[in-house]
Amino acid sequence: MHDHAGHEGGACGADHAAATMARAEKLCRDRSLHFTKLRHDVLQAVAETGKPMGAYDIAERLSGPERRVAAVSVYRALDFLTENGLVHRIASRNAFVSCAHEHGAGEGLVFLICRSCGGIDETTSPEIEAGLGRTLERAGFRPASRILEVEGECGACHGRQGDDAH
Amino acid sequence: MHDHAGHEGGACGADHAAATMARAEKLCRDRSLHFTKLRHDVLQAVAETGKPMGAYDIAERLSGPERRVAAVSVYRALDFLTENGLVHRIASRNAFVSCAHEHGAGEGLVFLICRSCGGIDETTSPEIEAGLGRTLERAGFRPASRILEVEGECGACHGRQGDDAH
DNA sequence: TCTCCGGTGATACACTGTAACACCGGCAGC
DNA sequence: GCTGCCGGTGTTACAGTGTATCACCGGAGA
Repeated sequence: MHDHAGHEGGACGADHAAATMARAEKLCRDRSLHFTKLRHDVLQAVAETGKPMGAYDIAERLSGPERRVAAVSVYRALDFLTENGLVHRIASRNAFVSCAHEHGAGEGLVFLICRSCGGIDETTSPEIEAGLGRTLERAGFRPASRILEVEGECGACHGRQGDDAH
Repeated sequence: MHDHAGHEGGACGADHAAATMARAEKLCRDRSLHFTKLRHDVLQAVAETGKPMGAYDIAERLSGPERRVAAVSVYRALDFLTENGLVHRIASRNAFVSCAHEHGAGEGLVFLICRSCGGIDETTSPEIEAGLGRTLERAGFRPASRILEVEGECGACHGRQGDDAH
């Protein structure tokens, strides 16, 4: 269902970043979109980090002695990237994560946010989709978009430290 | 499944507010919590409005020539109210809505946010719960909390104005 | 009475996000 | 080539969101 690297915190980050950048370049070429330097850099920063980043985190990371990137520019780049499905916004964190795979427009995405490592995994579930569809129909509600974010502990983290966490 | 007043925008607001306040008073009595004037007023403001309110909206509404309520006080009251399930936070809006009914702790809540009237309905669905449970288990993820918010058009709105909305 | 403690008031500050305007560079069309 | 348009970026300003910190107050209990 989801074929990317899972919780990114670790060494898989480079692969994920490479895959993300490759997909972005292809996607922009196919749609004749401008994959400018700023948009490239913003996406790369998020992809390399692998964890949710705030716009100001990104701005700070891209800024240096010779270049200053203002948060407002980052927001514009993020708008572009989210519109094209290259990054996702995590509403519960006011943060953004990169995305290496394709999904059909509103096709039900589930974000799994790990409290321990701060990593985010992303998955889909036809079961949830179906259940949600029926629930909305019962309520007479016509959906346009949705967010589903789960916070907890990822498999790697509770496998690693077991029950001594508390 | 959900027995309260549905999308609140209209005349049902008063009922909803009354029910909410009654539940809050009982709950605080039962748990020996301090249902102070500020907490009462904040809850009442949210319940009467029936739409999602930002903390600053609430502060403004409670403030007048003789009383000034700072946003920071509102946040503290909101913390108290959310911890006790009297209001819910809508992550996608950075806003809060009141809640007139009981739910078991993390028992799957779904928020239906109407783009037209701005009202919020709240429902639950065992189907979604079950599907989500299986999905999380497959992913090896141990959930602690979750949010599920759907934005779209409520039954009343698309019933009323049909297709001439665009 | 004194102390402790939770709730509140108040100030300050950091973070998040948008509006408005100027500039710049590429790309028609002439 | 020149001109005008237009999208992307830089910059400033500002509104909204949320937290940290300290002071004060009033009730409960020693």
